[in-house]
Amino acid sequence: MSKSKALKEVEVADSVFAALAHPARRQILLSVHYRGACNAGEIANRFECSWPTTSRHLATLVASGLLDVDVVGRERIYRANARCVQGVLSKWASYFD
Amino acid sequence: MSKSKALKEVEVADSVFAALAHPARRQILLSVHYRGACNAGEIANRFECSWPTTSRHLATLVASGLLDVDVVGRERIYRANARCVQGVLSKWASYFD
DNA sequence: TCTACATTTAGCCTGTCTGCTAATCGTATG
DNA sequence: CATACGATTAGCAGACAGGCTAAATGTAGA
Repeated sequence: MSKSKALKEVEVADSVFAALAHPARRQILLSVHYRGACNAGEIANRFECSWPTTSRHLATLVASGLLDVDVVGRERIYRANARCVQGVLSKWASYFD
Repeated sequence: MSKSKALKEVEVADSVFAALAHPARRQILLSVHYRGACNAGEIANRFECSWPTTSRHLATLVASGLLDVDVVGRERIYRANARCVQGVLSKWASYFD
């Protein structure tokens, strides 16, 4: 028995809003989006917190679907998933029309 | 010296996303929006958690600007601030166009 | 294979968040 | 004025999140 669509949406909203709750993660997400694609090092170097901390933020963003990762050799290329961000945020915005 | 507009926006986004991070608060916000206006009792009675806990969630939502409150006698009437929700969410959605 | 490099995982500590119950505050009303 | 009622505040315990350093993983290249 598969989950209902509505239930899945609730779960997605849950993890997306949780991921967006932290300012560093919002900043990372925006930054990756505007640069198009970044490896973890490029991201980590431009943030103040330590590399492992940034790495965990990245993992959170990936888990919520807001970032996609490609593993290329020993690098990981991150890309923003614009569809995911918009799917959740514009749906929620539309509730308040 | 007043804060720049951009700085204020960052702070608003900060508290709005923090407020939306909790499922109960999102549920309260939606519920208040669809009912139009509610006092705290109506809200608290329809949620599983205790009244004080709901009360704190309400305070968080008010502090972030997502809910407005009117004090009428010994009741507090809550209303969703649709403009605030949309202001933050649709701006963020638009970053990913 | 040995070394260097990109990145994550493990482990720990600290602080914040959330839930509860009990107590308090302020307003309405008999 | 006394009492009831709507709602918040205080205070506490447990869970969770986020920061760090140190260790581990896995790939590239000499």
